[in-house]
Amino acid sequence: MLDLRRLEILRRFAALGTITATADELGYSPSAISQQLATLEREAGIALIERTAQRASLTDAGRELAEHAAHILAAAETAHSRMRARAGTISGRVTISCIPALAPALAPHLATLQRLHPELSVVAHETGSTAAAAAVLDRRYDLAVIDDWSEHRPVEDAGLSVHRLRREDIVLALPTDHPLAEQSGPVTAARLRETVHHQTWLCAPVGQLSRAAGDQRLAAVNASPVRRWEFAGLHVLALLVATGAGVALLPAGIAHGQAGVTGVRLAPRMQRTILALTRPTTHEDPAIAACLHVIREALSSQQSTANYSAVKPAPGSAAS
Amino acid sequence: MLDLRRLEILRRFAALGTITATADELGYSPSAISQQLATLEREAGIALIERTAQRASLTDAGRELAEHAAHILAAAETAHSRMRARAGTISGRVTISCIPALAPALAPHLATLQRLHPELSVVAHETGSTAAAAAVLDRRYDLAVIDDWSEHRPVEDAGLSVHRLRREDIVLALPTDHPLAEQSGPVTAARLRETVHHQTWLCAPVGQLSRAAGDQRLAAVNASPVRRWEFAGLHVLALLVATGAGVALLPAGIAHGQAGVTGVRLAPRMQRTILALTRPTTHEDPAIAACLHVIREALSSQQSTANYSAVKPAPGSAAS
DNA sequence: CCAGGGGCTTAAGGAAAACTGATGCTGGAC
DNA sequence: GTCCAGCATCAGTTTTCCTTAAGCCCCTGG
Repeated sequence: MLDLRRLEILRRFAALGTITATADELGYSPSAISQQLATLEREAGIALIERTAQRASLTDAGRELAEHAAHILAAAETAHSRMRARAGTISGRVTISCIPALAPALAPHLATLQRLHPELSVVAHETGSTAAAAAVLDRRYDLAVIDDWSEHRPVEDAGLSVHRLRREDIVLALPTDHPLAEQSGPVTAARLRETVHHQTWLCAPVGQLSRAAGDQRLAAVNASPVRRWEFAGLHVLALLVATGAGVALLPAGIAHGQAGVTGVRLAPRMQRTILALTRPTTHEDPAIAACLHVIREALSSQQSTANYSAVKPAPGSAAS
Repeated sequence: MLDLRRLEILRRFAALGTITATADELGYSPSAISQQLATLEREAGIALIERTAQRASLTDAGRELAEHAAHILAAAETAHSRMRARAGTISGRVTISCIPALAPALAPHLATLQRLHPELSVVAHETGSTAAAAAVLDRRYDLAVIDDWSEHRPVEDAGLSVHRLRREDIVLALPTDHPLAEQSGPVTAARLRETVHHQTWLCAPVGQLSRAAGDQRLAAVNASPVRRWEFAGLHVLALLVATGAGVALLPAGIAHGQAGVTGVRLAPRMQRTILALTRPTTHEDPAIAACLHVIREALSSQQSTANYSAVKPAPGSAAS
């Protein structure tokens, strides 16, 4: 009979490609992984791994078994979740991935949850949105909070449950004392093009979703920045705007939370969506449901500032 | 993580109802089963078993987990079969259930198969048709050869693969020297009714499929036996017919194989179907496929005598 | 050409898990 | 009241699993 633990090991190995990496990720020695995979091959009765002294790689049979393993493990996870749902206890370990920009907002609420349920252990990492979906599917995280800057509705990731948490306006972030911030009305295409020609354009590095969305908007209005600075981290960009280094497209909540920055709504409107991803198999797990609930609460408590769209806020209104 | 072995134990326990019986069937001590179930409860985080000192019974959660276990184990079995199919080796243990009447015909062929493949171990038991389906579903057998006496097509058993092996005529078995055996033409309703009134009616005990089918036929022609003897085993019935103890409805092959017995076709025709049952999840297992193939061959090599429908065979023709 | 290192396996020993047999408990049957 | 079936628990042994250590292979860099 095939063993679930070994199938899990096979899956990780299939994803990572080397025994050493698998061992690291699962917290075992490479020797243990090697032995377990060898045992699995004996159980399966067929070679699963091509063993060149250099690198171990999956055979066709191994690849197929890894796919079967996904189904088997999913069925087992469903059963386990159902049992946990019946028990109703919020306990165990929940691994969460969060985009860096939201981690500070979430951390205290998750800490509170953990304090309420001593049996619960929440492990949160910061990961970018692009890698998070695969990581959840791969069971490396139970829950991922990501953002989606695309205009259209977020695509349902194959095999993942998508929970919409909130939708945030993207604003043009300007220094508060900047003359453009004084003008009334939203930032039209012409105004954005003009701004880009006179100001340093601050944006995230290539590969970030916010960068792609910003580039797309600039291309749409036929604007190309004369000077462009790249920085990682939306909060850092907001800080740079405040110091007068330039202007940037930022989520309203972030622009607004930074003293010295004024966010001006765009026309046409631009938004990002904050999503949570879970595996459908863990839906019923009360621990994960509790985490998701807390995250939803945490994000909606910021709702008042998030969808901020006043053209000229009073300077102190962010604190309200 | 839930353990497959423990889930299997849970399933067996769910089917059998007592820890002792489960232990017997799986070849462990009751203590081991008790401990494994306790461990499973710890893993599941919820009570699965109601423990009265008297008898252990499943809780609702236990029942549900047992159902999930069926799915998980089926997925695992599918994967295992696929691996075995890839390996292509005919090996391992295959458990077969067979109705008693066919066991002699099958045994030598299965023995030959086993001789050809020393790694293969075939374990065959004799079981009635009614219990076999459940036993296959329950993974107590991998393959079951059963007969179906109902007039209509055999119903697809939920979750089982049905393989039609052959269809046999049912004949009225008479002593060869009996005056009725001399008459030409099939046994019509009137003739059957008359026969039943003058002869001792030999049939299987209540509960057997052949008994139900025979009773149904008698009811259809409005006949009720004046004297009825019940014996288990179709071959025994044939032998009794030969000794002049009475008449019986028997498969043509069995009636025909018994010296001193003449089988006369019925009108309307009456038939039984020989079927094999497997789990769909083990379809691709070459060992099981090989067994099924051998069984099919074994039964079709008797085909010439099976569908025997001559009204008055020459006495020696059965030996040809 | 040889040293170094990454990746994997094998061997040996110790830790953890699992099974057995014995013992004790409970509640119904005789 | 005694017996018995069924189950849990405990102690001890066997099996499984993991780690450390050593070795092999092949590539790379000096």
